[in-house]
Amino acid sequence: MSNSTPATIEDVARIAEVSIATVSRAIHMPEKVANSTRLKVSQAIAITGYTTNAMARSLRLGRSNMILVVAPDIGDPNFSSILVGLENEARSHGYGILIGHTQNDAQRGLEYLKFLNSNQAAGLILFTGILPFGHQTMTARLPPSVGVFEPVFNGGIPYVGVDDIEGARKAVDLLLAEGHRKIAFIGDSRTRLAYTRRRMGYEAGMDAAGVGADLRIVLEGDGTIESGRLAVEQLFMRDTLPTAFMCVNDQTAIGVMIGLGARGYDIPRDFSVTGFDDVPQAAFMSPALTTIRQPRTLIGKHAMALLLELLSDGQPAETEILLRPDLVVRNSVSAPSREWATR
Amino acid sequence: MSNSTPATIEDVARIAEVSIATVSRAIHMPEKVANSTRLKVSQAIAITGYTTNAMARSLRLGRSNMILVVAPDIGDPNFSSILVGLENEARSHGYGILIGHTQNDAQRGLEYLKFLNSNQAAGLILFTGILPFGHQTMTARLPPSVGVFEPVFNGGIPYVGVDDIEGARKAVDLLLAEGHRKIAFIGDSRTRLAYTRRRMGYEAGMDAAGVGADLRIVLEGDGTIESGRLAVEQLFMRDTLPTAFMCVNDQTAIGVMIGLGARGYDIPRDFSVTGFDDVPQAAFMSPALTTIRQPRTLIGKHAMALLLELLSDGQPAETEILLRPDLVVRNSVSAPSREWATR
DNA sequence: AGATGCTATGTAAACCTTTACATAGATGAT
DNA sequence: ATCATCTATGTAAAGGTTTACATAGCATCT
Repeated sequence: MSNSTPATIEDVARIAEVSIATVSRAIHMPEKVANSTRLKVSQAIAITGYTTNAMARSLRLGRSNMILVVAPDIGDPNFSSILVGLENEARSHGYGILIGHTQNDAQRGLEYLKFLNSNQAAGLILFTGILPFGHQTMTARLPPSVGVFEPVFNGGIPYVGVDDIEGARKAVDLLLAEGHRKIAFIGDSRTRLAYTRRRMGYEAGMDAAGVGADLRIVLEGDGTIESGRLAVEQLFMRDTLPTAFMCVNDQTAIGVMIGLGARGYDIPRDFSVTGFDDVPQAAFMSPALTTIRQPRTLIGKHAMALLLELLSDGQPAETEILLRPDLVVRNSVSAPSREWATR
Repeated sequence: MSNSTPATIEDVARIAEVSIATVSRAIHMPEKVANSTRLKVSQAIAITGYTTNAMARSLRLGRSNMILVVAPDIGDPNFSSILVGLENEARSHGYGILIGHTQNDAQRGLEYLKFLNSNQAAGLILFTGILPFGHQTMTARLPPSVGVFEPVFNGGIPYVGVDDIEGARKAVDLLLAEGHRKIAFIGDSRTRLAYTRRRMGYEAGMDAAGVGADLRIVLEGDGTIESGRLAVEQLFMRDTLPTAFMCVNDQTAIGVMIGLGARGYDIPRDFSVTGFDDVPQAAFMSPALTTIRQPRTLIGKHAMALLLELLSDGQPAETEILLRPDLVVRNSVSAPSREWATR
């Protein structure tokens, strides 16, 4: 029963007194085998504790039941809940997920490419906005792939994310509704396309409210806590200060709050701050950060579902799935204080 | 070159004008093949872009180059940095990592067992303190395994973690040095063995300082933010309050800080609080949480290294590796205020 | 009764490797 | 010159599956 070596399809066939072909059919195409036979087979499977050897199956079929997930950084606070969604969906369809991170290192990217070439993964989920395979990308034979968060720059790959423009719009609109006009956008146009879209949302909101270019301040950061802190420093060197900071992501917002705190200002009394992403930390800042939530687990689920569909149909039903971002109001936003407002 | 179907060892053999056996040998036992032949083979490999088909290799060898990592919850803030360590170490030895989470669901545990039975993983990393395979655990054929954070309850499996007793000791000692005597320990003796050890560190520290049992308060929680909050409520129902809260982990500490904050108290003026783990959030609390750091990436690295050793040697060099936990002093601890101290 | 078609099952090849065993050639010892 | 060794390579089997093709039994139709 629980022998030292696992049961093979031959063991099952012997006990059920049929051929191995019939066993295989009983498992994968039950309608093709007689009821009585099917019964004998399932009994034999129960007796032996047989499980299909995945390696043999993959070898024969020419593809595995593993999905490779590549992210630039597994430690990213956005990563783990996405993973939950991906994993659940994959598992329930008989797939496993395999994770890798590139740390923006081309060498590692290449290793994953080799990995794919050796047939170890049937599909690919990409977190980065780019295919991380360097100059070999063009000639690479890639399995069906889908991107998460943003379109993949150099490959015609469907993706699942959030409507960044709409999300950013919700943040500006809140700020505008509170009475802010001079709103600084602390952005990052280099690392991720999604960030550029968020800026578009900011501009659109300002346009719609009739706020002129003279009241807009846009600073480029790189999406890190440190860059948020730095942005504050830069702003204090200029002669005009905003009454609110709209940040491209929560990390930046946290940096801004730290920078403002270090100068002795109170949020939201002196300045309002918004983020984007709703990382777990956001709720525990003091004050708790008002931000835009990305439904991460759901994104993961949809991304995997789309990939699985691709795997069976070959054709993507849709080329992008945009989920709705939600405004989550906490305590980092209030009306501008008189002092600043009259400046 | 970048054909539709990947090159096999036969393609390489044909181009190099040798047999497939020689190609295989040139790759895996280069010293067994003549220099001239080796050269021809590597040229042929370069031309074809050949990569060994991992499925075929695993099938022939009877084991894969994948390591299964099972955690109760991927979303755990402790998880991702461990993953980084695991992944880096595995990758550099030609292994990939496969992740799964059980969510404490026995059904899912069984799925992973089937997974292992189908030979898809050469080794197993366990985050839970238990083997998550229900009643089948006893009879299960398990591959070489190692635990992370704490010993695996029902299997003689080596593990890598932090010295929890020593870590907890550092926390109490800090509190004692600041002058606290009445220190409450908010613990959790149910979910993880590591937590029980932390309590042992607390008791040992109190013993060493000669603080009697009448000044010790121990409350049982379950390691969540909510349970920390609840502990505070309970304590306020009693007639005596501690001057400091030593919490079994950061989540609990965060809960305690929230509870105390809600009642209008200031930390660390009115109460001191310590955590354990140093989750990313801890640094951004207000006040920033004084806690005990687990070197997570390092733990991951060591755990994987140990597993890889097991995989090649068969015998574990050591049965447990305990890393040193570090005290990280931030702003949630100070001397007890006069008011409470004289109580 | 013979032809036809359908259903359920079996036989054997293929997927790509690794490696035990065989072989051939070269070297060295007697 | 014969034999033993050694080195470099080739041949073929094995690993566990899936599936095209073959076959056998049976029912249906003319």
